[in-house]
Amino acid sequence: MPKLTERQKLILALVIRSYIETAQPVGSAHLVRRFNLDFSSATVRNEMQTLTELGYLRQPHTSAGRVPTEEGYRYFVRQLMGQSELPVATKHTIAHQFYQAGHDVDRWMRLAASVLAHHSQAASLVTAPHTEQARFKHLELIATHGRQMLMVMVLSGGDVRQQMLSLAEPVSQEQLSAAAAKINALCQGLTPEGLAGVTAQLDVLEKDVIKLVIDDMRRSQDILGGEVYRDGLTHVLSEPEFAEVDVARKALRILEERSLLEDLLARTIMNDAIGGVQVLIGGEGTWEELRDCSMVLARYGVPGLATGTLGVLGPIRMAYGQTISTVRYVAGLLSDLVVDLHAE
Amino acid sequence: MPKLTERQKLILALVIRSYIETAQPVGSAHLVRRFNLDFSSATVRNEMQTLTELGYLRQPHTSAGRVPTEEGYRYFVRQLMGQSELPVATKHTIAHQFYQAGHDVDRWMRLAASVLAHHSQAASLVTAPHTEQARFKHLELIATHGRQMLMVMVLSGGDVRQQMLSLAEPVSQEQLSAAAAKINALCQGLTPEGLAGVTAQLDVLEKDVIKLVIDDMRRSQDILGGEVYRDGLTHVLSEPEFAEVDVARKALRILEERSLLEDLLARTIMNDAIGGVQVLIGGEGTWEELRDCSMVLARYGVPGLATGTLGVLGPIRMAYGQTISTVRYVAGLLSDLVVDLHAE
DNA sequence: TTTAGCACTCTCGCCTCGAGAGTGCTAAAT
DNA sequence: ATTTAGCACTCTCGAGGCGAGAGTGCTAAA
Repeated sequence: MPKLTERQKLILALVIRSYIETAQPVGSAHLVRRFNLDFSSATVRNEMQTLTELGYLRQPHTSAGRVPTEEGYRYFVRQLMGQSELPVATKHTIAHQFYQAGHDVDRWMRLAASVLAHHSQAASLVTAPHTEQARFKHLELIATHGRQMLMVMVLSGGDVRQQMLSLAEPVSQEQLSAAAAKINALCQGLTPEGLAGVTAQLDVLEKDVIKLVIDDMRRSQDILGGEVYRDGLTHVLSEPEFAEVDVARKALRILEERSLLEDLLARTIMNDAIGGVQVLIGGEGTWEELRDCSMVLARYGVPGLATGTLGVLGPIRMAYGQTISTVRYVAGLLSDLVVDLHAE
Repeated sequence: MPKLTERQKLILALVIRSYIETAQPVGSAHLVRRFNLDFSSATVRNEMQTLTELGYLRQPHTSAGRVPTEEGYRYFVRQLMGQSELPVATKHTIAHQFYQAGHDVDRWMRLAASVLAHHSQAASLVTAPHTEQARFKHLELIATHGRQMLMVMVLSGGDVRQQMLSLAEPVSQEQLSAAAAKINALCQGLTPEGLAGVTAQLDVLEKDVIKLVIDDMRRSQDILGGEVYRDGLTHVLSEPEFAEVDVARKALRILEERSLLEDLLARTIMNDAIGGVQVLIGGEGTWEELRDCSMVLARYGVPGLATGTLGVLGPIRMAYGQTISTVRYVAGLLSDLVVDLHAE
């Protein structure tokens, strides 16, 4: 990796900035005019030539301006961009919206998707926090009709799960309540593994229930078991790079197909630390699906307790600074939410 | 509304069938060849001319084939198409998938969206059943930490709602349980209005809780308060009529923006009977947003108990027969689910 | 090392033109 | 009175040609 001179860095950064704004290849003369550079277009041309040889720029055709390559964007994001922060006023506005939503996870998720989409002018996605180490907190059994009953279960973090089921024979509400009370007393704070250990002390009905509880807790630990929130899908269609419908379709498929998404998230962000923001530029060679787009991803939450993922999908020509800081900030807010929900 | 001769009906139907298949304007000669008609292309031309004058067909330009107008599609759907049914085998496959999902509403909704999208090759949307006359069933109060507590509430139909809240001062789990028990005993089966009447007999804590319960029940009655499930968004991008990105964007906006959707559903399907399928072709003059698309909508559920909406969004050139029967069948299945959930 | 000058290249929009498809009319046939 | 063959006419669509404009890369001077 050869070192760039300061002037080369400057020019690369300016080309990228200009291209992100206009989506047009940028020419040497245009650059000096636009940014009042104190060296001439000929100099810029020379520098551009070496930047092209280094693989950071390319020309769509012989006599057009230069366009950043993916490698160019990566260099920009890693070395040139610096850490930008959202303006304080913006942060306040966002935080205010969130805190108005109380402790309603669903509203937070929707809001997060909406804020991300709006501030990055791209498509966003947010996964609900999924409990990594679910702990049993409370169980309720409610008779509804004949042998039908409703099981409602509260896990650590306020995760509520419900299930309807038919029993072998009718059971009164009193019996159900007693069973629930016994289980509640016995199982406080246990993990699924722990729960499996207490079944010995229970009778048939209670054993059946516990089995369901364990199943359900296990299910709550699936990465994408919970809901996936999306927003701003129409934004990506506004970008000129998605004027080709097939390109747009490929991009939307990433967000729509759970299996793709799952694979993607599993292989990138899941083995990453909380707090970091990961930037995927143009598929990085491995992801055919997002050859023409970039993603900015982050995890939020508390490792070992509950975590989730959020991110943005847009064209490679993306305002990375703005997007990265938005993603980072929202991830922080969602982490706060997780902490609050698990406070104990 | 002038009466069409049988031959005119035949030709209109064939033009539409052909156009739905190929998306190409259909010419007179092409039509006789394709369907082995026993009259000549000149005759077809004459009939097409009168169909054009009647407003059922039009020509994109002087010397192209004919294309159905929206009026033409409407006539086709109302008069010519007949009631088509899904093949029994298909029905079985679909039903089987659903019954494997147990009583899990979330899974049913996802499945419904997926089935609709798949069988109509278009975008689908399904709203979760929303309780029309919510009745109180069960309440649970769980202390979590300090003055924080979690309220879990079960409504008729197995609708579970949860909320986290901070109390003015710490309250023990015993006190909370007692309060919940009292409310449960007192409020069984009441509507929000009924609940407002019993507050006199309660102390401060219980009154506060009841107030939240009423709020939450009211919220559960919002038309679009629940989740909206979508699928097959990429399908619409495959259709040639959405090759123009702006057209595609307008279509996707309908599905993405809650406010648009809410307005749309409120003004069309909500005052319609269960079991009927409503077909909106090309905006019908009122809906600018869906000038270029059609929707097939239906309500499902039990009026007075819980209902929801489901439907499909696709190009005007849509296989209405297939789509309508799919929508009707899935609506029936979802209605069965609602009945099951409310069985009592 | 930087810059002015200049020839060269390539795209893009615009035009033209011919092929092809499909129509509408007229006159003959049934 | 319908239906049909025949034919002139219209319009789109794609291919090819052409000129303007933008931007480059090189060379030679500063």
